Amino acid sequence: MNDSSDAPARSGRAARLDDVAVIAGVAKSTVSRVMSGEATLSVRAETRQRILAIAAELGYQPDSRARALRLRRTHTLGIVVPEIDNPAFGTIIRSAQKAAVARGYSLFISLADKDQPDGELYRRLVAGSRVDGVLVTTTSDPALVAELRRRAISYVLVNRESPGETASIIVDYVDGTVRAVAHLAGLGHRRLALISGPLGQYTGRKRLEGFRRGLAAAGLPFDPDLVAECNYGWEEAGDALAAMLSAPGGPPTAVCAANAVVASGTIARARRLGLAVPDDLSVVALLDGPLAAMSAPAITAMQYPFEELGRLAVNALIDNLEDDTEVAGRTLPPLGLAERESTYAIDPL
Amino acid sequence: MNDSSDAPARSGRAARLDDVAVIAGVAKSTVSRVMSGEATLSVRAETRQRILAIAAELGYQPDSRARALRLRRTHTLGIVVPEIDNPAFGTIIRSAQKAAVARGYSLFISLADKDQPDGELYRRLVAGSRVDGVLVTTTSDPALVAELRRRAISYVLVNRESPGETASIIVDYVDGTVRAVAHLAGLGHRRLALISGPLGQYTGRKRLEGFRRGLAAAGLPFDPDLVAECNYGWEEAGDALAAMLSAPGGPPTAVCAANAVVASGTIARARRLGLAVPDDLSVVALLDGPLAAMSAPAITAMQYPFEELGRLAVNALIDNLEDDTEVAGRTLPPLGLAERESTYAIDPL
DNA sequence: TGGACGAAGGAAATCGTTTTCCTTTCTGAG
DNA sequence: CTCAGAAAGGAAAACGATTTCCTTCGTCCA
Repeated sequence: MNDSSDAPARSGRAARLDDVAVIAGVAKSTVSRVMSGEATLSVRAETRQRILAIAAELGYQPDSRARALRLRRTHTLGIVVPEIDNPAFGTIIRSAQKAAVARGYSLFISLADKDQPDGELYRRLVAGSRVDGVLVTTTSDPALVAELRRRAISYVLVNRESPGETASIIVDYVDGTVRAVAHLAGLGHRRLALISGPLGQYTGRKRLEGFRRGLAAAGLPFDPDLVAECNYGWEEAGDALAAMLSAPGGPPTAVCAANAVVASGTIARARRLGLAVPDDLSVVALLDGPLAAMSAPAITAMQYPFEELGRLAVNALIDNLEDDTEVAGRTLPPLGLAERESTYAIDPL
Repeated sequence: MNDSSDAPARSGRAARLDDVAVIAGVAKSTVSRVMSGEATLSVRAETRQRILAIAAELGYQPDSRARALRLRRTHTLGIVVPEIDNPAFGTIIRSAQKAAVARGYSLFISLADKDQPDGELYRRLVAGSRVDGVLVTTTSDPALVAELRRRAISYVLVNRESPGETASIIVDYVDGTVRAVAHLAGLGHRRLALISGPLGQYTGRKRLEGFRRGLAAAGLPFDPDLVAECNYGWEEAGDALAAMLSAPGGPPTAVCAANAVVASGTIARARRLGLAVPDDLSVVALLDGPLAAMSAPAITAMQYPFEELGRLAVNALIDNLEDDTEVAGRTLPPLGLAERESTYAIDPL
């Protein structure tokens, strides 16, 4: 009659600790200890085997909800990313997830967009202790950081910086941009343009800084007319180029584009306007992506260690969670420039 | 001395139900009821206001772990996707997440890859009741489906079918392919090729079926030499094209490529081999993506309602969870062919 | 004056673990 | 033969919510 206790594996109900205990004829505390491989446990080998066998047979899996409640740990990390289509974020979340599961954690990915602003998503994530810690990739809003602090949620800023905040792991966009500019200058270009993302955002600011530093290093003047902002759109990038072609100081001979799609849009528009790439205009993407290699001409682009970034961030976060070690900031140097077909020496000797 | 009870909002500890109850001078059952807006509750308006005010002041958020344990519901749905870079999956998870949060759920996204095979990920997801239900997008492995059944986990197959399984919401790849073929045939093409993804996989099979049906509808013969398989690689697609150019029955004048990157690779190789696109070779992508519009020439491509797909799947899953309604299968027709620049009438009259 | 009923809220069980102490039972030394 | 101490395991209290019953008033009517 009481068929709920003798065949839980067959019924729909998942097996619980207690089911195993009853069948094995021991207390559930014993089962719990055996299952978790407690070191200081004294139990006869025979008993241990019996428990393990029964647990396996019933397909017992500890209930993560109960576990989370008791342990005050969900073993889940959260990350919120803007635009999943951006290959850099794809790489980051892939490596972050991998690093997390390697250490027994799960990664909860949330996508921000217009009607799901990032701040709200972070709040959803941490509200009710859904995650043990978060990777912050979308914002460096000091208010958010302060809130995480207050709620005692561990966090790491990934590719973002916040004033007075050291828990920041970033990729060196300024150095990468400096190097891209150096490449172009080395090819003999003297009038370089920058088509950047929004200059109000972190990455936009960093790229502008790198652009200016690169110019200075090459002894070239900075012309504000050759800096344009766009929102990473393909058409938009073309518009920006078109506008710069009639700059008072003359058109640029090379442009640094924020990323591969901006570079692609720039190239497409250049061609439509009768400019050959790379012969009349060189283009380098300040951030590589699959599109760069698939374009014609293939686009020279700067590469960054995003995979390492995700991995380091997760490991720093987990270290902080488990050993309470301070998460130390790091900045990773660019991987290098993938030279493809979109840049050309202006004055071949 | 007992400073843990008077200022939980200031201390690091998150406020609990009990904190609110003690301060408000009521039992926690009352607070719980007020917070959840229980309909059949009789409580004085003044008491209710007081409780609400205190909860707000303390920043009380019910602990989701305790809630999940008691309610036996996590209000979280799981989805595992292969290759995040595929824009179709990006659209699906974006709309799925949006639909989920609109109904008070969260979406747990997991990324499959070589060392994280999908089956294992699904198991991680459902093990320990981490999620209430799953969206299955990577596999139609009957064993997995059977396991979900056995564990009494709700699920919906998204863009996958499994024998004997009706809980499947899909996009009509065969009709879309038929229509792409009809477009090409209407342009006067007589020798059409198919560069598909792996034919052993669901989408590959569907596209081959559509290709054959489209050919038959146009009264054209099917030539096995003009069907190639690739693993969605750009270079690979070019290799497939190159091989088909020397087919015994003559080279194709048009090719249906699995998706935008395959189409792009096909076009790039065609050009390298001296063929103009679209003049000498027309190319249509059987699945649109951002790359299609950014290529030169822009690639004509078939579009599907992936956004709707994700939304419908999530809603069906939640309906099933909450009202125990059977999830009914659906197949969504393609949105249509975006005609761009890569297809050309072979015999302009 | 009694009692019936609704209003307002409280006590305690429960969800499935983990963990802190216990309680037995054995073994071996004196 | 006794007793200390180890070996083997058990009982019960958390963790923080929800929910099923209760209890206590106050009011109204007969």
